[in-house]
Amino acid sequence: MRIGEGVEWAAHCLLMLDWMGEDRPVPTARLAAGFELPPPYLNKQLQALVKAGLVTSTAGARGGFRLARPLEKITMMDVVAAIEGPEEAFQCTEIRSRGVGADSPASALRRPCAVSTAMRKAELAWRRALAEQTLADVSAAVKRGAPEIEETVRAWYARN
Amino acid sequence: MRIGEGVEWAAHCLLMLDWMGEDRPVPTARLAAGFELPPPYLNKQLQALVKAGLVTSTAGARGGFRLARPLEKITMMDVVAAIEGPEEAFQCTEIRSRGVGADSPASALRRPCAVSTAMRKAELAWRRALAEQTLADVSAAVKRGAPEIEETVRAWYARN
DNA sequence: GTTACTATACTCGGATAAAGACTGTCCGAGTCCGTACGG
DNA sequence: CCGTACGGACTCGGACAGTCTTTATCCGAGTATAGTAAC
Repeated sequence: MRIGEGVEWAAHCLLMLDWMGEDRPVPTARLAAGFELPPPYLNKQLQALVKAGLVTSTAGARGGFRLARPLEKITMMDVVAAIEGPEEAFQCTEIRSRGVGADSPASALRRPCAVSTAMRKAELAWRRALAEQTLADVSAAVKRGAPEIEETVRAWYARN
Repeated sequence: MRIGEGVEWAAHCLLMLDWMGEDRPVPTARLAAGFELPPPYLNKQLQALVKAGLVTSTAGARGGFRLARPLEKITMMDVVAAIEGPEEAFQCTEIRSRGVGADSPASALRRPCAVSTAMRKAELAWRRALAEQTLADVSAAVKRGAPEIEETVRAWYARN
């Protein structure tokens, strides 16, 4: 049970796109430089964000990526779902119906698996907690500790 | 982000151990037969439960596994932690400190990463939901839909 | 009849391969910009 | 001077390897048991 690092990359990149405040689309190489990440692989993650509709891509010269909507309308759940996929982390394989379970009445097997239900309940709490936090909240938390973050970002990108 | 099927196996096996109600330890092969699972691999998972202190193992003839404590005192969190390990699912790699972050004041980097904090908050909700559910609760939920489960299990194992 | 010993068979435990997923990389299709040319 | 067509370069998008975790399997060390023999 491990969450891929792509989630971390995506969240930071989305914040960065907002802080940069550029009118032009930002190409992969530029974003990757900001975190010293391998550009081709970051591009792969950004494609997932495009498919999920979190960013829009522009092809051709002066192309790149742009936020599809303001940070207030992007939740952490959106980011995780975009990178990790929409399927549940716990997947019930119905082992209860094999072996001993073959002797159980069909009515019992028709009810959902209690173990699966318990796991899903916890996963729902996780998803809810993620959905309650927008990237705007995260951005605000960063600015609370480092109010000059936007200025720092823009100054860095002006030089690089 | 996928939870290994070992968690499902472990939860069902712990319930089964309780329902069987045998005085003698139950060997791997017997448990595996009840779910039609590969015995050697199930044994591996059971070893993890031993290390976590959820079951006790007895070597030698007539050996096997036994519940270390009643279901009331085993939470779903215990099961997940025993199989998947105690480390957090989301691990912050601090990419914020690379590239642009190198220009940030040290005081800003001393504060915890806001993205990491958001992810941890959700994961905490997940762990809390798991810890609130004991295996006794799960067992009760099963018996609500199939009150005869213990009898069915014992009858099956008497024949096999 | 009781007790101690020995051999046996059974069990767990960790070390050993195979498969799948994640991480990382590359090159081609498509698009936009800048330029040159013609009107 | 303005509009248009063309060349070029840049960007995204998907197809292609490497590495690590997870899944699956096996065999050896250790132990309780059952039988045996001695007392």
